Amino acid sequence: MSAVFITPTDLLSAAFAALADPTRRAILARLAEGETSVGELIKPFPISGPAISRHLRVLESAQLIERKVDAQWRICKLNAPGLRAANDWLQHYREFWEQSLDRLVEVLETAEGLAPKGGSGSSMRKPRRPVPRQIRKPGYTKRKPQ
Amino acid sequence: MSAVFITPTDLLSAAFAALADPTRRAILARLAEGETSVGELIKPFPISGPAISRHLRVLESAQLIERKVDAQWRICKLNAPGLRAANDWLQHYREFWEQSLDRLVEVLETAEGLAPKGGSGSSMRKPRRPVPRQIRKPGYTKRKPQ
DNA sequence: CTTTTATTTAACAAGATTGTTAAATAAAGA
DNA sequence: TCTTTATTTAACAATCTTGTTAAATAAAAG
Repeated sequence: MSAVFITPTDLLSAAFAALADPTRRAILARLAEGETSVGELIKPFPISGPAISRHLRVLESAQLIERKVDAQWRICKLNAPGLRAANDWLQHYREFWEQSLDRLVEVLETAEGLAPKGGSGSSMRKPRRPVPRQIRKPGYTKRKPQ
Repeated sequence: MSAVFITPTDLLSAAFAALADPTRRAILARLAEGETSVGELIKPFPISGPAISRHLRVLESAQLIERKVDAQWRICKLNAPGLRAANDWLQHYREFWEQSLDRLVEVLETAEGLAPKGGSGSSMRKPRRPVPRQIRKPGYTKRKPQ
């Protein structure tokens, strides 16, 4: 069986997705203080063991943490690649939020492509089959006039 | 009715979640070249208008873009706060992925808390009610020996 | 006023995410 | 060997995400 390789773009998606959860961010903050066991990591949280176990798996797939075995303990520690991928992507925009748009266009020309219609799109979600529609009952208004 | 304020932590979660989608990252890359209409933004993508419309709403809630009205066009432009929030959070870990753990612990003491069991937990997902379980049919093995 | 152009909302549906409890696995200890 | 400790996997279920099509809204153009 061949190893599963995550493309840079997918790593990026996985990293950002992993970072989108406050519990996982808190786990990373804890791990930044030093490696520790799952049992130690779970202590601050009001969730079950299996829930933490899955959070750790998400962090591991995003290459944000690594795990090693020590007797019956699984020791978790930070692993840079995921964090680094996320940060590197954001760095392209740094000049923007720092109010200077000077070199940004130039920088972007070397950044992630625009995922064109015919592109390889390896990281794009695959299309979905169409479904038949029901008519909507008329007489609703949500959109407010300009 | 009071305005809806997004807490810093929720903005962070929203920003990372928004960035986790490659289509949305591509939209941001396009917008970094300059503000433009929805119709222009959709061109590179093989998805429907409503789909883009929702991506834009996600980006807007995460404060990654702003929208203004120009006749029948909605013009989108980058908006720093979301990107900045995401980047600022990651910066706390910068020293880690740069191989030096020196000041990291110190930095973390002022960073996002560990979401303790009794904490306010405003950004934590609310607990779920327990459900009755079915017995599992015995005789499976997935976990490999150490 | 009717038609065209631009974009959003409504109504689904498929799939992903995340949490729970019960049970299984693995190693250590009595 | 039997029991305890640590952690994961299996089996659900609720909710979130994202995409589709049909229809509605808004402004401009004929």
